[in-house]
Amino acid sequence: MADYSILYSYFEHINKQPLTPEEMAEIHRVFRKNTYKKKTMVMKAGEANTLHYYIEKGLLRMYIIDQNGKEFNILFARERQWIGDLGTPAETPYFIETVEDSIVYSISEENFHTLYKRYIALANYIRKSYVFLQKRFVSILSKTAEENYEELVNDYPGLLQRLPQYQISSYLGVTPVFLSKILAKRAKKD
Amino acid sequence: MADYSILYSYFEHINKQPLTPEEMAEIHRVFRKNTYKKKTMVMKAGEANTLHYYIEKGLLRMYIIDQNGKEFNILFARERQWIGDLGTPAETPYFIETVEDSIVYSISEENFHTLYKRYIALANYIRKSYVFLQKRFVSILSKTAEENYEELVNDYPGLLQRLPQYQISSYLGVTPVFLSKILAKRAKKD
DNA sequence: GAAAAAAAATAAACTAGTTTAAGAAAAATA
DNA sequence: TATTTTTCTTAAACTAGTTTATTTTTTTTC
Repeated sequence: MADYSILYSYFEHINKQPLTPEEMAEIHRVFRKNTYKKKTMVMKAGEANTLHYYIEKGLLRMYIIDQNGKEFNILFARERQWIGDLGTPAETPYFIETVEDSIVYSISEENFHTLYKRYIALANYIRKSYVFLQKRFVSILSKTAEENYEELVNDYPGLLQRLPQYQISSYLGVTPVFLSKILAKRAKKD
Repeated sequence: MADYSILYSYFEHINKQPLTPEEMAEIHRVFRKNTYKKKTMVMKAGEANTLHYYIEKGLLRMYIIDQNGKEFNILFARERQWIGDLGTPAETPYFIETVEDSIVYSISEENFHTLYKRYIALANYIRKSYVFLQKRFVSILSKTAEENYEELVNDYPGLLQRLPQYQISSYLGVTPVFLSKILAKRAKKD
């Protein structure tokens, strides 16, 4: 039987106390554990009733494809983070794909909603996500791509090393060519 | 005594049933009603423990001033909408100012948190805000200013009429000069 | 470990959006 | 209603970032 201990420990963490056997059983029942190879599509634009994903291991990205076929990374999520379209159950415009081989737990919106009535701290994940997105939004709106790249390097040096450059440029909202230019300029300085 | 009926009707709406007298009393106790003249600053960057605001009448904007002193509008909120920094109680980087004469109810984070344990639907305001911001983020990231302006016109024609043009340009993340150019181009087409 | 495929770098011509400045129009105030 | 202040427009020179194309480097696969 699959090992759910990472998931239990997350709930114990947000719950701030050990789980009862019944709570464990419920969690085991409402989440499904899956393993995906690198570059596997986990969620697809156009789907409704999409799932929420909690990551045990690996790295995933959520992205959108615009009217010109260009991809924009909305979010990266790694170990012990959530990823999913909070707009569910409405039809999602986003894709989610693994960047590395990954192990994730998935849960339906219905069950997720039930859980966050019980674990109010879970509602905090949404709030934290909002604050994070708002900060990023302001950065994209008000700063140059070069400044945004510096911010990434400072805040998430470990994450950058796990991503190909063109995925980073897509997260910054610039072309790979332009990011390459920024890096060349940076390299000269040192 | 101040009239809180608009606020009560909001809670009845999210609660999906009439409020008890006790609930009304609690709401009356935790919210404070205020009237502000146009262009009054309601929240200031640098403050901690900022409040959440529910608007009965008028129009407010939340904005940030970047390192070059330039303003960027993050959010407009009007009748029957919330505005505030969800990052509270941390020190806020944002300002909130009235765009029109306004009547607002304010509530502390502590009381707000208590309420959203009771009215789970209130947590939904945060979630909806997230979905809204994500959509806007994608637009700013992937579309031209002209396309973003068209989107605004389609989605919020009434709101635009209540805002000076330079406030709209700041919301779109472009200079007033550039928005004026877009409008001139648009006017020619018709 | 050679071959193929994917990712990154470089260059040149281009475009969306900025900056500065000056004048025109609209709104607020005396 | 005249005056002052605020907002909007227009224009010209500029810059951040794009596009397309070619080459080099790195990674994957057989």
